Amino acid sequence: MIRWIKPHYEYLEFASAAHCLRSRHFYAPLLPSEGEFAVGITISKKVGNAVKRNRLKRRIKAWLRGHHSHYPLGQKLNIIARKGAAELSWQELGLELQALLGALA
RNA sequence: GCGGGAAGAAAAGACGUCUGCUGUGUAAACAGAGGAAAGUCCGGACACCUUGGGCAGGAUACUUCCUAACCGGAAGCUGCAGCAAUGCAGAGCCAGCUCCACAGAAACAAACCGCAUGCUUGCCCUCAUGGCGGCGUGUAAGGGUGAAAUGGUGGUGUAAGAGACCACCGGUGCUUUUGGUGACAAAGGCAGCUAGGAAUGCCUUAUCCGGUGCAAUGCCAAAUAGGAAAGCUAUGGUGCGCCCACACCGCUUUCGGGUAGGCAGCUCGAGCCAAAGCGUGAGUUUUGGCCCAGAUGGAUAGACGUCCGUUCCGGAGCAAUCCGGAUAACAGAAUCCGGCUUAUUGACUUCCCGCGGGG
RNA sequence: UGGGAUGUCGUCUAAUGGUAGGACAGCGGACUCUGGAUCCGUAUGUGAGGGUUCAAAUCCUUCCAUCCCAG
Repeated sequence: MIRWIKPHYEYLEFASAAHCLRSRHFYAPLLPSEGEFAVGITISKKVGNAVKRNRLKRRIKAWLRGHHSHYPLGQKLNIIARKGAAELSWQELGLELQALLGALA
């Protein structure tokens, strides 16, 4: 199962992350974490207004729910959206996330 | 037909498969974003803080209503714009102060050039009642600046002039009658000729306003070091901006340490729907029915389909109809209400005005 | 969510309602063998709309953008 990262101090740990996954519209700092696959989502105001940010977050959550079994435990990452990510369609989003997380598999 | 103006409504629905979320409930099940949820521009409810008084400060501004209240709304009044429908604006510069750059004589107090006149022991000419100059007086017609110059036209009058006087017009103040709850309107009477602009300048008048905001506030649990340094300390500090009275005795800043949870507030409310009554209207009264998000790194969804219905576009057809496509924009509750403002798709509906044409 | 502040040349700043000024940077020229320094000249601005006023960067109002504070 995926554990969604919620508290603020846990997000601050990503500032010291050594590895970082990158793609065109996303980047994701990576930390080791025992026995779990934890994901946080960060979308700044530069990406779009509240409706666009909310929909992007729900789509990322839905995609991960369908694909998280492909990735091993022991990871903790924070998916950060960049400008233009809100304009992606569902298919484009899926392809890009697959490329982003391909290094984990 | 063209052009213009005003008002209104709506913000699609059902079903299926897979994967998921929140609340209520033992469970089955049921419910689950907007007209603007937005901007945070006003007004409240609610909660806490506050010893009393005064000052300061803030807001509003034609009238009458509506409303819990309002920088809100309704109906009117006046002025301005428009051929009209209609739209926009609204206390007071005769309480006082201030400002009006440049230009101009002068920006509200007067007189630079003028115009007229008196005196002259100055000068010229001297026949002089003349001319030039000087010192006064009267005047505001004329000048020419400026965004703005102190009623307009015509006459009487005068040394020259002037509302000094007269007629008409315009405007001001006071007042009478009538109509209206009122702003005001209509018709008179009297007075006196001037009153410039700016209160979204200070201000005046009237009315209203204590402060902080659900991260308010209360409770439970957990944790811990009431620690250290600096500054001010009774002529001090705290008690909301200031002052006085009064009360209390520490106060402020920085560093360091701990917590990173839960419950209540928290969704039944100036609530929504319908009918009837009252009112021109905003609204309001009565009766009946209904319960309609409550998250807390923040749910209310993601993907793929089907159906009918609506509307639009394109094509075919005499027509019924059929085929294909589209169904979007602005935008996401965070204590809750009432407004205002702003954003917005594709089509609508109703009414009004002007012009032109036809019957 | 609540509270608050600020918008002036490319940058940093001035300006009682009355011609938007200065510095640095830029461009052109002079000086130099060349560059720098220096001198001369030049272009460039009041966040947007509406209102008050003869006149608005300034006053009023509605938006827009940016920033700060509160767990």
